Amino acid sequence: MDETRPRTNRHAGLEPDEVLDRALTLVEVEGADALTMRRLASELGVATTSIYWHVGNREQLVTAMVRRHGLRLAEAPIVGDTPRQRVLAVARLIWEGALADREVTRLASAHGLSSLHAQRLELAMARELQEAGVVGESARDALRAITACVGGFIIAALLDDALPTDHRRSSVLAHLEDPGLDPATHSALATNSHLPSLFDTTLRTVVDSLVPADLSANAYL
Amino acid sequence: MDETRPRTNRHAGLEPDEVLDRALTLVEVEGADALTMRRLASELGVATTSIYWHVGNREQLVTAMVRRHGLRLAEAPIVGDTPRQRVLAVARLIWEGALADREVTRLASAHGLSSLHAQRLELAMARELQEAGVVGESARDALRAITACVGGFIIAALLDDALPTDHRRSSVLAHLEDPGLDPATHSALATNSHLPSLFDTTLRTVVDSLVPADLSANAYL
DNA sequence: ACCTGAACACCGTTCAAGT
DNA sequence: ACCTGAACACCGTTCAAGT
Repeated sequence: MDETRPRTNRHAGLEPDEVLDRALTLVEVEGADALTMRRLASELGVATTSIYWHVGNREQLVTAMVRRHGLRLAEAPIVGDTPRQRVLAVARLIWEGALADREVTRLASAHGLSSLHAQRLELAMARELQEAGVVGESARDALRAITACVGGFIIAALLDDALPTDHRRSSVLAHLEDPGLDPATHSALATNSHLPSLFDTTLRTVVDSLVPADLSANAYL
Repeated sequence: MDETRPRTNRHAGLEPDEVLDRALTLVEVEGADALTMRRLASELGVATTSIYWHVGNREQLVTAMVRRHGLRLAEAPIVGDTPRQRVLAVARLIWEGALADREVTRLASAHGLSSLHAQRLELAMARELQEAGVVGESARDALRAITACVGGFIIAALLDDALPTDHRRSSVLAHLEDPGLDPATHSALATNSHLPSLFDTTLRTVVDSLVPADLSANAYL
């Protein structure tokens, strides 16, 4: 009986969390561009201007959405036997989490909030780096380098599925006239790399170059 | 006498290239957000709708701008003694070119045109990879991995100067409560990495893992 | 062929006004 | 304290009309 309260004048029951959740599902379902103050308001059955009272303007809304989504991402468990493996595992969590809800990631990226989006997972990575003996400025730089590469692969993946199949990113290059380019290379450029495995090998290389191999594993035996 | 033609009715002398150049300098000087059909038109001393006749709608305008700017970037010479060094040199050219005109890069990124922006330099990298003996799918994957990392560093650099000094990206992490985080790491997170040198070491690692060391240099002696 | 102004359908945001 | 409608200042885009 009370599952549908009138949602009219005088306390429509608009809690900020409800606004954020509806906004997030709206973005995930209909894309980042669908997020409009008017559209979100109609989704909530409320006047457009009510949103301003509860969550502020559009920038504040998006910031709160990204922070909230980032908290969910950090709930995943970090698996791995050595600190080095767990650093790589956190990198994979950022990558997989970003691609699982691409539209939210796209929204965060468009507003320069990618670092806020991955904030908690980056903190987790900092802890794993510490476990591996990487602290201070080395930890800061390692974190920065790893997350930069992860972010680059994420936007590469987002670009791939944004374009229609006939002129994907790869073929942008393939359509160029080639002065002496190997035909095998030229035809390969018309196809897409398998990004997940490319991500894995590349980030393992980067992580391995920044994080020392696990010594304590033997030290305790 | 004829240096300032009336620029009125009946052929105002609007050539597409002029439109693109004005649009590019507008973006570089006043930022990507300043690029508006109305604003650009007033900059050209022309009605807003004239732009549509010459360069099409906004998306076509931006695409042409990015392509044009990308051509300029590819004019820089590629220096280096070995193919491996030249691959890294091209990566540096993409990085430096993107940061030299950050607002254009931001515009390209916002419209998913980063790959178009770096198109010619990526083709140059493909040639250097071929010189190093990397062809076919290996070349495609190497190109993809390298440009992904380069792109990640670029957006990281763009984020850094977008934020005011008091809450830069780094301190986003530093402001978190730290459950057992090393104090040296915590305070280091409040400072910024030196991105150019971090870019250099990281990309050298990635390139070295994908491009075999130069053998022909000795082979010819 | 080229350029214009008016008009349309959107935005985000403010604010006085209601209860 | 919470919610509303009207209004403002912007957008991109279309199109009939001019020369």
